[in-house]
Order: sequence, then structure tokens, then C-alpha cells
Amino acid sequence: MGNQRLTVREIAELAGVSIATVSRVSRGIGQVSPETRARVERVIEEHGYRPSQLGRALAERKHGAVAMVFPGLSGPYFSELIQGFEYEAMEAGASVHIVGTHHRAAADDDVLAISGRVDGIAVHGGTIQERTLRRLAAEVPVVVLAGRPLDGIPAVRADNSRVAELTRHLLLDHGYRRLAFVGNPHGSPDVTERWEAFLQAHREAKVTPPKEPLQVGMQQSDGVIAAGELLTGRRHPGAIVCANDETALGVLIGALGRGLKVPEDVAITGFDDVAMSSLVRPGLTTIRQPVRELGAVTARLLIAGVGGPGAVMDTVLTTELVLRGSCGCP
Amino acid sequence: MGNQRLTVREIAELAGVSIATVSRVSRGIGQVSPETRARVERVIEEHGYRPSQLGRALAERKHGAVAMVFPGLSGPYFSELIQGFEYEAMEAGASVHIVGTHHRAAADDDVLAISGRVDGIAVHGGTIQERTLRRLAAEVPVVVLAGRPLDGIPAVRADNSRVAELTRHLLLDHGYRRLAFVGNPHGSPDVTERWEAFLQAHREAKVTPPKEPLQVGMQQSDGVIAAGELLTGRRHPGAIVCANDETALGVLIGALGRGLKVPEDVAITGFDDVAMSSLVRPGLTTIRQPVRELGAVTARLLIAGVGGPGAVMDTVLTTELVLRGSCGCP
DNA sequence: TTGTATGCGTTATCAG
DNA sequence: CTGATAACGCATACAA
Repeated sequence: MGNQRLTVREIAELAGVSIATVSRVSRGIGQVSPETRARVERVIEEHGYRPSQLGRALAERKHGAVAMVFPGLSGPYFSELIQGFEYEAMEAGASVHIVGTHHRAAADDDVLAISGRVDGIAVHGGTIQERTLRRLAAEVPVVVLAGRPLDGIPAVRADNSRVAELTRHLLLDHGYRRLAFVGNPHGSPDVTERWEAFLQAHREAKVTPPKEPLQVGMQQSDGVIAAGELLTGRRHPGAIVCANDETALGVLIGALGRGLKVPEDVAITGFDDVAMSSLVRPGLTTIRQPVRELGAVTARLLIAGVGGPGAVMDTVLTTELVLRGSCGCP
Repeated sequence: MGNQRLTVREIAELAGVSIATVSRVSRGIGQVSPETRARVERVIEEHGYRPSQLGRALAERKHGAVAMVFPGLSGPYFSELIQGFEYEAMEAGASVHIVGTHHRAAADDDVLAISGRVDGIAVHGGTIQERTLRRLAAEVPVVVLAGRPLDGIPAVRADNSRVAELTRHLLLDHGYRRLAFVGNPHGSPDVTERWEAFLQAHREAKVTPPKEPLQVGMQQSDGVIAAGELLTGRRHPGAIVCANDETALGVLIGALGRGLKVPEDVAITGFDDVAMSSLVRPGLTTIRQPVRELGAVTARLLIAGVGGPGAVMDTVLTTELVLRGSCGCP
């Protein structure tokens, strides 16, 4: 198992040609006589020769690989995102590296270290420090995924401002007066924009927003915790706007577990429109973002090559308000 | 953005030393005088020099990278698995590649192609053809993840035979007579073993098992479909044993959606013990497997180096029966 | 302690 | 159409 691989030289020896000819045959380019080609191909086939990606990458000064950096693989959002990225990259013939930061101290170093192995890196918003990001971009093409463009670093993201539309819907169409926001803007550009859109809608509607968001993580368990915080006292908010679907589902579970009725006692909304959101009762009102497409677009951008004159600096994908039962809609 | 990287030669020039000395300093090994070291380190720091992983890998004949091949990133099982693998590999200083086959025709080729970029590959059971697997193992160390060892290829997996214990519990403790099995053994070694354990328990209990499993996929939506198949007629099974939690949750949703009571009208069990399984009502009776650990162990094995004399050929992690409400337990 | 020279596996540029 | 040879960026045995 794991035998020595043969090299061009050995194949050349075996086929009685030069290494240049082997290279031409194995890549299918250049002028080679049919007989020579056939002979070399036979030897290659016989010995299962496969050119070393390493040697090739070194000679071509190009890795044929891209990387994606994200905090962790928790929940359907990141699964979809990575899947979209990976699929698109593989289709384009690029190998895919992943780096989960997992809030490790060494994460920034790991990200910098990987810059020497890839032609481009997609960094999920809020996973590494800004200075690390800048330094990284000085070494290799970078795209910020789910974050804002920074200096010369382009971004691919979804339109978070639609949270304003959702908030208006809750305030104006349903008449809720006291809304809560669940999610931590620190460290997540997405959550920051959603919180800002939430505030913006309050200002426009001349309704007093909560002073602060309820700062919890992005996982379902965090939603359960949030429900505990928000729904204990007798005077709880009429509607809870969550930064993503996973926390919203956690809040939903927490609310139902407390014997509250949704949306009669409390309305709940999310962001993402993950699969589960249409399956729960009541269905979760949310904002659909094309997560998979987000990953795919990022991969395409990275492979096409970022930077250069007239390059795309900011790609914002549209989102869509999805009304289900949890906000009070029928 | 994406500037030219400096090479050893340039740093050597700038520091007024040879490339060998730069290499020694950047690797922190070998004998270098304190003054020289300090001078070189200053130049390295100043210019943000970082040795090319490529050149290094080529010279050391070692990539410092491992890969994991899996069908797709659907659901918490694969998220956890990859996370365990990735975390462990990064801790060990190895970069991580991922390859999703997505049932693509070119998948086998992609897997073979990546063999030239890594020091070892973990292949999830049932994702590529056996002959591809053998061929791959001839080129690079391979570990089968969630499958059986094959020839010289070692495996890391969970103890699926515990499904027999679960099945006995349903047959003997609860007295169900007609059980159904949801899952497609073809193409998944795990499901094959679970189905066999299911049959085995029936034989031991002298109860007639169903002739065939209900062959659907592994996702929640497949469970919903399965519920449609199994729960339409008046005479449905008393208990439904699902190949994994995700389908079980789908069946649960389908059952509740039909107005059936769980477990009174139909019992449902799963496999994995994903987070959601303890949150739903009734709680899902299932078998807990250490998914994350599975990924971690695989990464460790790959990095330690497979093959060689006295190497571990088969690692089976223990599983645990988790009784909750969905089987009829209080 | 430091430097020189060679090799790692490929591609690419020239001659022939 | 084919071959010799120089990069590519680094590590390392060997020499100084």
C-alpha cells in the first residue's frame, strides 16, 4: 500500500523517449507522432503513472487548489456553503482545502500557513483578524465570504438589508410593538448588518427598538438559551427576530417547551431558510438566502482570479422574505 | 493583492547569507550563530517571508496534507465527521483537502487525481468503486472510514451490530411483532451492517423480519417519503427502525403530520444520536456513535502512517443504545 | 558556523 | 517531431 510513484524519468526510460515527450503525452498537448504517443501511453497505462501534482504545481507556479476558511462546521448553513464552494471548485478542476478556525489561538497562523498551498482563499466574515486578512491578501488572492469588501479585497455576500423588510412586516402588518433581536453582531459582519437593518426599520416606523441585541451564538442550542432569557418574565417581547434560522428554531423549541403558543403568545423569525424551517409547526417565517450559490460564486471568483483592473469588488446576492406561520401570517 | 512572494534566494541576498542559512533559520534547526540568526530573522520578518509549502513539500517528498472523500455534506453526521477529521489533522499540522463525490461520474477520477497532493486519504465507505479504492491504495496510504477493511486497506468504523440490541429491545421488551427497516444497504457498508444486525435479532427472537428494507436515501426528506410509504395503509408496522437519525426524524415528522401518535401508534428509532434527536418530542430512541471521534481517529491513523508491519488494520469504536420516548419507553 | 551543489518531479524553452 | 537543459523553491549532504 502506498507504493513509490513512478516519475517522468522512469516512464521516459521505459518508453525509450525523453521526459519532455512523456510530459507532452501525459498532458495531451504538443506535437507527438502517433506511434510515439501510443507507445508512451501504453507504458503510462501499464504502470499507472500519474504526474505528481507537486512537481507540476512548482513548474507551473500554480497550485490548482483553493481554500475556504470558516469558524466551524456547525449546522446546515456552513454545510451548504462549503458544499456549493467545493462542488464548483471541483468542477473547475481545482482541489479544495478547508480550514476551520474553531476559535483556536493558532487559527490565524494556520490560515497564513495555508497561503503557500493554494491559488486563492475564501475567508468567511469574522473568522480571522483584519490585520491577518490584510497580510494574507498580500500573499495570495483573497475573497471575503459573507462580509464586506476590505481595501482591495473583494467580497461575496447576501443582501442582509432585507431584515428591514421583515421587521417592517412585524411592526406594521402585524402591529407588534416590542421586538427582541437574538444574535451577536460582534465578530459576524452578517449579524451586524441584520441588527442594523432591524434598527433602521424601527426608526422608520418610529418604534423604540431594544437597546441591545441578546448576544448569543449561532447554534440551535443558543436559541434554546435565548428563549430562556427572553421568555421567563411575564412581560416578554411580542416577536423575536433571530439572526439565523438555527437560533430561531432553538427559540421555537424553547417557547413551545414552556407551553407558549407560536405565534399567538410570541412570534419568531429567522434568517437563511434552512430545510428544517419549512418542516416545523408553525413554519418559520424567515429570509431565504442562496447559501449554496454564495459558495459557488465565491469559488468561481477565486478561480477566475481576483484583483486586476476592472475586477468585481462586491457581489451581493438577493434574498427573499418567506412568510410562514411563525410571524402570525396564516 | 496577491503579490509576488519572495524566495529563499532573495531573502538570502537581502540578509547577505546563503540560502542554506535562510532555510536553517526559517526552520529553526541546525547550527547558526546568534548574530546571523537575528539578522536573517529580521529580514524575514520585515518582508513577511514565508517558505513556499510547495518547494518544501517537493524537497521533503511529503505534502503535509491529508484528504477526506465523502458523498456530500448533507446533515449533521458528515459535518461532525469532517469536523473531527479536520480539527485533528490541523492540530497535527496537516492541511486538509475535501472531495465530495456528489454522485458525479467524474468522482472516481477526482479522487485518484488528488492522490498526488496528499500523504494519505480517508475514503468514506461506499463513495467510490472498490477497484478505484484498490488503485488509490497503490498510490497513497488509504483508510476506509465507516466501512470494512479491504485487502491491505485499514478501516475505522463504529460498531453497527448494536442495532441487534435495539431490535431485540423492540421485539422482546416492547413486544412489537411487525418491524420495518428504512435505509438502502446498497452502497453503504454502515447500512448493510445495520440491516444485517436487524435480521440477526429477528432470527434470534424467532420473529419474521420484513423481506426487504424500504430503500430510501439518508436525508430527512427521505424519511418523510418513507413515512408516506409505510404509514398509508391501515396495517402499518408497529415499529420503524431507521438506518440513521435523519431519516428517523423525517419519519417522525411524517407520522405526526398524519395525525399518528408516537410511540402509541408507531414506534420509531434511529442511529447516530444527532443533536436534534434529544430535542424532538417524543425524544428519539437511537444508537449513539462517536462521529467526531471517528473522524479524529481516522486523521490520526492517516498521519501516523498506515501500512507497515504491525499496523492497525481495523478500528471499531463502541456505540451505545440510547432509550428515549419514541420506542415506547417512558 | 557557513556556503556550495545537488536533487525533488514537473513544465517550458530552445536546438536539433 | 524529439531531446537536452534550464527553471521552479526549498532542503540537505558535503565541503570549507
